[in-house]
Amino acid sequence: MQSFTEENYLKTIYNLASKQQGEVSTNALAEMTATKAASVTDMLRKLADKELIHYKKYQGVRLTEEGERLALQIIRRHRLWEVFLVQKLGFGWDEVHDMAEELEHIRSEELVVRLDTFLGHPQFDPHGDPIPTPTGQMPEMGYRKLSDAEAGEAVCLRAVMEHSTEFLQHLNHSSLTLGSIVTVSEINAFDKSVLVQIGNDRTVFVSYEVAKNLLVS
Amino acid sequence: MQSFTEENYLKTIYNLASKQQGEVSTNALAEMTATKAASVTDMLRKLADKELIHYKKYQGVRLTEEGERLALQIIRRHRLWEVFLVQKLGFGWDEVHDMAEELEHIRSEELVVRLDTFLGHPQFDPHGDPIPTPTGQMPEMGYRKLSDAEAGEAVCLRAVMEHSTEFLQHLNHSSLTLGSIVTVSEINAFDKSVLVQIGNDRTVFVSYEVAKNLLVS
DNA sequence: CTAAAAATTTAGGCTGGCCTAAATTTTTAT
DNA sequence: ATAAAAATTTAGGCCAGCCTAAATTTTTAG
Ligand SMILES: [Mn+2]
Ligand SMILES: [Mn+2]
Ligand SMILES: [Mn+2]
Ligand SMILES: [Mn+2]
Repeated sequence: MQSFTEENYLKTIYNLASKQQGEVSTNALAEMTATKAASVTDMLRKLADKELIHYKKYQGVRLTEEGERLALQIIRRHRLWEVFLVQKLGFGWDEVHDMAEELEHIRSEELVVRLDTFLGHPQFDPHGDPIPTPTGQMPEMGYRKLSDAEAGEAVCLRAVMEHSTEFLQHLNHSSLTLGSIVTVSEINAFDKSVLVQIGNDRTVFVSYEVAKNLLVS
Repeated sequence: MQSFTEENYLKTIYNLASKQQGEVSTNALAEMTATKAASVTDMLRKLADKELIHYKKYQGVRLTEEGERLALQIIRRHRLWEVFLVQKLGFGWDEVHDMAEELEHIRSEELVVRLDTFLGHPQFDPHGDPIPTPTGQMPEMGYRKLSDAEAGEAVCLRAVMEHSTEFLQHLNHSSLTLGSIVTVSEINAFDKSVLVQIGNDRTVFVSYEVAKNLLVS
């Protein structure tokens, strides 16, 4: 049985590892968990003792199979709860992260099974992230960044890579909604910002910073 | 902001206080929280420092207004989550206590408001316990125990005073369902057990131990 | 190849929540 | 009224998870 803290570390290691290759560093973990490197080292020793990570001093860290299984389980719960909060309780996608951060730790297998059924076995969370399967597979989506699209292309907005309230509210404001199809009408050669056409009349300005954090297919 | 542990103590103090009069004792708290008296004393000092309880050494403990407000807030959350688990996820009333014990600590006012709306502003939890109002009033029900009913009376089963899985499953087994109307057909003079008629044909034996824990009106 | 910089770990310490054993206060029984 | 019993508190200590400061290892730059 893991504590909240251990579960959060596993999830964070998973997320950092999936954004790079090779080992995850102590400092990166310290930044993500808003703690100090010394505290991370303490925790890494504990997780290594429990064989949830591979850890050699000074060499960074990698999840074991069991560690990855657990991490995916937490991520599954997190995303299912986010779907619940948005679809059933009517929260905005910019409001649900912190609640899901707590709900993901509720200890009951059966609860997750029933929640999943209640929600109709959703494939994606409100941010477009795929929900890991009950058996612990993370679906690979193969999306591209909007910033990599070319002028003239029509793409579908699929997911966000940044989950901050500010970013999500900015998207709300710009009518950039997941699932909608947009056409790249112009790419500014100087600042790489993008003009996209939504529907027939509406044209929206998307800065490079924003376009880099929007996944499309 | 209170920790899980502090919230659990407040709730426990409230529950014990409502089953008696006067101050709640250290030993009673130790038993309910499955800790030792010395640990309770530690926590009482902390809660007293936060002015959530009135506490004089050796004299037992009583909630302050603020402490009671908080306790009722936790109880409200607990009972709303139990309704969710039973009505929406289809859990049995004997399965939900431990999950609600964790869910009650999720920190979000808005979550409780929306959950309440989603559930249709329920008045009672699956065990027949009234749900405190958003403003912190605990509805007074004025039920009697089935063991206090007299032969010939027809009463409605309203709530249980005991929440153990064993007790609730025993009621399931005996077809003693909240909301149903039963007629007391016979009270055994020797062991105070009760025979009740459910509907037209079915007669059920109810031991005194069970009848004492069934509330009726 | 070496010295400085950066990253990481170790040492030692703190708080919350728990424990046992011992001391103290209150209650109960004679 | 007093002594024994029961209840409670105090003393001292443990573990999880965090911290700062100091030591160590690895990386980078000249
Ligand atoms: Mn979390
Ligand atoms: Mn999400
Ligand atoms: Mn609880
Ligand atoms: Mn209940």
